[in-house]
Amino acid sequence: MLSTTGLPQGAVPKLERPGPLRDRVYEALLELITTRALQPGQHLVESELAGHLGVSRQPVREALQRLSTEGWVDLRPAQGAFVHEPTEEEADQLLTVRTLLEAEAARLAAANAGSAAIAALEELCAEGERAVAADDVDGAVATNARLHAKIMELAGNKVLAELAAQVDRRVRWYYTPVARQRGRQSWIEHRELIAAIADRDEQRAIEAMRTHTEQTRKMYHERGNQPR
Amino acid sequence: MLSTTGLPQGAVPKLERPGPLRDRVYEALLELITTRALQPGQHLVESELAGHLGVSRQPVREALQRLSTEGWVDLRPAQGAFVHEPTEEEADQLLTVRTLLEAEAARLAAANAGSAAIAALEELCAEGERAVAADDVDGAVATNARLHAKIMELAGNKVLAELAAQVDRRVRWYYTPVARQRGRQSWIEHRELIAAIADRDEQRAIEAMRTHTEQTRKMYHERGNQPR
DNA sequence: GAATTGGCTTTCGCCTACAGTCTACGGCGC
DNA sequence: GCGCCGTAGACTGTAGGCGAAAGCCAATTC
Repeated sequence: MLSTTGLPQGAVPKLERPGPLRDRVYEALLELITTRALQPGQHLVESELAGHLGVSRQPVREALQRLSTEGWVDLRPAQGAFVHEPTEEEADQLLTVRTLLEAEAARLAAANAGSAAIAALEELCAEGERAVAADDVDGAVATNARLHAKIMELAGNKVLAELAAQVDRRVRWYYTPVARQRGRQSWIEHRELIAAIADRDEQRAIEAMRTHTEQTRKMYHERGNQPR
Repeated sequence: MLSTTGLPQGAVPKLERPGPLRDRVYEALLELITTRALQPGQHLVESELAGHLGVSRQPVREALQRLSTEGWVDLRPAQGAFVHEPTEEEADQLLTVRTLLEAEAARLAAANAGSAAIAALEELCAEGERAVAADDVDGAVATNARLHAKIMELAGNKVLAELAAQVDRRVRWYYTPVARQRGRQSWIEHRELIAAIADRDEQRAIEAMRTHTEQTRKMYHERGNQPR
């Protein structure tokens, strides 16, 4: 259906609206936490954050609530919000869950993927390999995220995707030091994973994704890196 | 370390404090939603709820936020909160995820369980069977929840437990009509599951839990019950 | 007669203000 | 000198209020 105005459908910039303030506060705080600007264990005072961001306490409170349910901060009653302190045990458990979710996604992707989708995956993989070759660490990490997201999209399970997205971000937070060093090997494993999906081999896809994430866990423990 | 007061550690009633109001509002709303007192798609007006519960709008807002992140209500910007409307597709995906999480829990439980824990499981199972025999549907459902919770506890993965708890509650909401009719068969499957855990047979535990949850899915589709 | 536009009502989003509670520090007694 | 109590400060929890956006209905115009 065409609009009667004759305006092209997609070209209108949709009048970018600032969106709810609480969401922007949420994103800002999440950024501050993931970048370690707010350190684990730190006490987050509502009025401070509010003043610093130039808003009232209310949006800050709502953002903190949401961060709390997603495990980024701990909300002690009548005492306030504290940036969550990851323990070694928790990091391990989180990685276990991630392995589980991603493996299932890989299986579903292998079951559903069309040829166009596989081509897209291979393109992403090539892009990542190029980034690694050029020593573009940030680019490689970003492409990695996009690849995993694409696989999750192919799985076609929104509930799974939502859970995995949450888990993934926290895993990235815990393991950033490791992830940055793991570039090259990681993309070799990606190749195998994509090959399995292309062959519609569900079991092999599961195995590939498992070894891929398990590899990360091993790396983490070998380096003896304290997550705190 | 003993307390210097000489009081036994757990016996002190901890001076029951009402706890944050938002949490109680959250629980109240969750109760209203799960019991269908608030129907799917219904528009939840903050001031109405606040008046009805005898509190201000703020705690209601915070409770709605939390309900939103957990998928119980949809929060449309500048328009308010609406009770989430489950679609058939979503119910199916949710059940897939639940199967995944519970199966992993069963595997971990089989790997970790001590003899005392197994005895506890069998006691719960017996309790459930008694409830079924007495046609105590509510008791059977409650015991069912406790059994699954116990297995999750034995798995010893808190992250997994948290995710599973969320998914579980929503599954129960979608499938309550089915669950109430599935009592007897369900507890037969539980027996097999516990036997597998008792034998420390991880693979068999996974399979038992899978067929258990998959059975629920089949039941659901056979009855052609629209989740809406 | 149908589409549009203007105003009106409802409800949300955010801010400000007050009361309750926890923590920390200083004075007092032992 | 050491430990306890009291008080003050700070922060959170809750309430109420104002501005603004979205939706609805009716009047108007083509």
